Amino acid sequence: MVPKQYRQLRKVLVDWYQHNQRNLPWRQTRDPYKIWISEVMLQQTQVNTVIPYYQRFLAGFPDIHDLAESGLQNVLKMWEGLGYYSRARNLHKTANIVVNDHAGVIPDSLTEIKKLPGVGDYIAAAVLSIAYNIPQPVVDGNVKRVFSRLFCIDAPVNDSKSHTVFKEKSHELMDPTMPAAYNQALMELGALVCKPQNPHCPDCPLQSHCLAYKDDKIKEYPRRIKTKPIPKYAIAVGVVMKKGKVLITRRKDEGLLGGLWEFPGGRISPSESPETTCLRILKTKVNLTVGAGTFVTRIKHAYTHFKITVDVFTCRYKAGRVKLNGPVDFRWIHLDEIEAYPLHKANHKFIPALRKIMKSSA
DNA sequence: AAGCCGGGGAT
DNA sequence: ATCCCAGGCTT
Repeated sequence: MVPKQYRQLRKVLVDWYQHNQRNLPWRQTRDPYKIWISEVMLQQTQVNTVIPYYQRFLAGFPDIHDLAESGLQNVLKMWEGLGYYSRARNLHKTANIVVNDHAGVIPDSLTEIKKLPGVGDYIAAAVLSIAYNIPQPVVDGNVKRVFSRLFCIDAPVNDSKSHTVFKEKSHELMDPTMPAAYNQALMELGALVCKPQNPHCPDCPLQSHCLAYKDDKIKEYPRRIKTKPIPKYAIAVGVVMKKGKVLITRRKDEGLLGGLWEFPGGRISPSESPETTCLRILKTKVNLTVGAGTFVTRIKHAYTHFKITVDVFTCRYKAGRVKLNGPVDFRWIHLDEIEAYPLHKANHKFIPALRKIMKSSA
């Protein structure tokens, strides 16, 4: 370790940031609440996707008390389409904890902030450094990639076993004098210059410090381990129609897409037709007997660990009272009312086709 | 340590 | 159509 070199590296990096940083909404504030919201949204999610969500979320919940007092369904509605919905559930839980146990102020100690649901190593360090200017190093995907190239680190960036390697390096390099600017500079460099593909090495302020660049090994870093191929499933969804209304159900709060609303559906078994699946699912999940389905559309959707194709059918209600087996709530609604409910992306993808069909058959 | 949890963008 | 990106929680 050569502290003097590190001091020079930090200075060059922060200088670069001050001249090249993007003008992003969450950089107009040091309010810990707003910084926290932005960092949770930015987790696994790209800047351009986050910007409109950030604006709407803060317009709807201007401070942490507004968020705490809101119902979870309103929070999910605001989060709709952003994915990883446990982030929204944890945001709501944490807001209540902060209001009840911390007088509405997000804690400025590492041990306290990390106790909050949804706050791990990264969010803790990001909020402490950016909002409170406390020297806690952040280690996100950008930082791992930058370090990987800067020091030719052979530990794969996408292997959980590697985390300690990057964590240690981040502590060594941390700038104790201007943590907020330094951390953001490091991540901004990863986003704008030291990009995953085609890094702009000629524009890099750290070029003279970069071991991978020096040895012409930029293409070899970061190292990563292979991920396994993901399975594909076929899903059938049934839109039950009864007196001009349709049936939607709510998923349980835990697990995939927890708390969100959807039209009932399920996996198509081998040797089963989509139409048959549709009837079976409606019988077992909501206890309804329906007429043969009319095909509406097929959409495709990709999750983290599998891909699906969804065949959508409209079915005329015949008999039965809704009894839930799986879902935790249901509503009979006019299709026009659907916007009031938080739906996941796969359902949103077929709603335009559904509207068209229902309008023409009405 | 491994698996679960969305969605969007680049190619 | 295929690959890439990626932090926190649970088990």
